[in-house]
Amino acid sequence: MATAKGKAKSAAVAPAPTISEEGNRRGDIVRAAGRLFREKGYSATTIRDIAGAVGMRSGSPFYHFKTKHDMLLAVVLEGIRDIHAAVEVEARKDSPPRARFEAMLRAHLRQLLGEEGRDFAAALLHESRHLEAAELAEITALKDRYEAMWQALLKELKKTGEIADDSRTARLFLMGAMNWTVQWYRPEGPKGIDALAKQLAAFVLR
Amino acid sequence: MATAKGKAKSAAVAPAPTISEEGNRRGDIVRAAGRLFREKGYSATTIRDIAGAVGMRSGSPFYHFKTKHDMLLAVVLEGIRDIHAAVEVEARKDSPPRARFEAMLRAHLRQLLGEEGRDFAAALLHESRHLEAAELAEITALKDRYEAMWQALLKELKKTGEIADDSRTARLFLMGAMNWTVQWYRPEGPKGIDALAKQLAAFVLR
DNA sequence: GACAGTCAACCAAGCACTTGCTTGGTGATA
DNA sequence: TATCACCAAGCAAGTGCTTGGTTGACTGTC
Repeated sequence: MATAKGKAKSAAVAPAPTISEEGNRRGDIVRAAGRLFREKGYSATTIRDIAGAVGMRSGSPFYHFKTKHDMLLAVVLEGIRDIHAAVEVEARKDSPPRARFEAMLRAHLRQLLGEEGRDFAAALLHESRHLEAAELAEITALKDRYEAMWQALLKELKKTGEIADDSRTARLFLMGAMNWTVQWYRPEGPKGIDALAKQLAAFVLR
Repeated sequence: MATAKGKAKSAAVAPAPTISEEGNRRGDIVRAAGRLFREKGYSATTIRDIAGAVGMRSGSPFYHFKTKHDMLLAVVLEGIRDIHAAVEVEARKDSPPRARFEAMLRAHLRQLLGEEGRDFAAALLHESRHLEAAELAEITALKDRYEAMWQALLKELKKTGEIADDSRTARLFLMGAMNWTVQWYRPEGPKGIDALAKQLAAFVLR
């Protein structure tokens, strides 16, 4: 028989492997799924699309994943983990708040817009609603931990007087300005990601 | 025979009726489709869902629309037209720039988050990609006209010194902060829409 | 005011196709 | 010889959409 491998099940409780840790073909599937989910959306992407993108037949991905749904979960988890890791590196440095803020913006935007992470990030932002309640709760928890980092920094920026409002709502405005770039940013355009981060920092701070 | 009525075709060139102008059942379908598209997404919504929501059998909506695709177009067009109309009213007044800015924010957010327009707005923001190139070009043109109103106001605000950056990118940051509210705003929460508009104005202006 | 005719707005049934997923089997590798 | 990673084939359910027919409200005519 050939159902999904044992190690792949119960992703909601197990630590669940990051892409770099897991077998190559499984990682290929997650990457292809991520790209297709971003381009066409989860529901409009078929198993045959994903299988074709990695040179498999339509039944074969189910050796690695129990359901299409599990693929989405893997993609979304990869998305939140990558962003968190990238931004946390900058948040831990003890440079002055404003410099740290800019560095965090850079890291976040690179994940959103750069070739490496944008597929996972887009799925995280736009396709999470197709997850079920339990899974959604899991990634919501991760998201909360992530956004707490930003909240902490806003508090610091308020102390130094570089921002007027450090409320939850203000943080969500900031997240919106950042995450919305996915809708309009074009890498072939004139402005680079780092310049964008700088401009956003200037837009928000005073 | 019973294919889509003559008056319903070639929506890309004709003025296409607003919801309030058209027959009640057609309007019912557009409203139901809008709600379902927001809740489940375009691809995950079936004709049977839409038909069921208005008390029809699965084949009957095709008396009013040639394709499911055309329903999406109707929903998205309704979305951009409503927002444009609501905000334009405020933009035309000749109150001082800051007051006009706040009023426009209010109008935009009411469309996004209020019961009346949120279904259409959500479809506009999230499901437009499922349109074909020609239709997308049409709504992009409308969107450009809409955003030009904001750009003009930013220019005014720059002159009075109430904003530092009136570039296209700055406008897109603002749009992001606004449009992202769809992802997190809960009407049952403590904060009202008008208070939100006020806070956003304070966040962006100095 | 009775009555045939018209037409908008549906329904019942189903067709061709696509969907996620399953099953038994197979070649390569250890 | 056992396991991994896949394929070939297909199944049941669901998909958008079509077709011919029905119903009830309205119309003009005598």
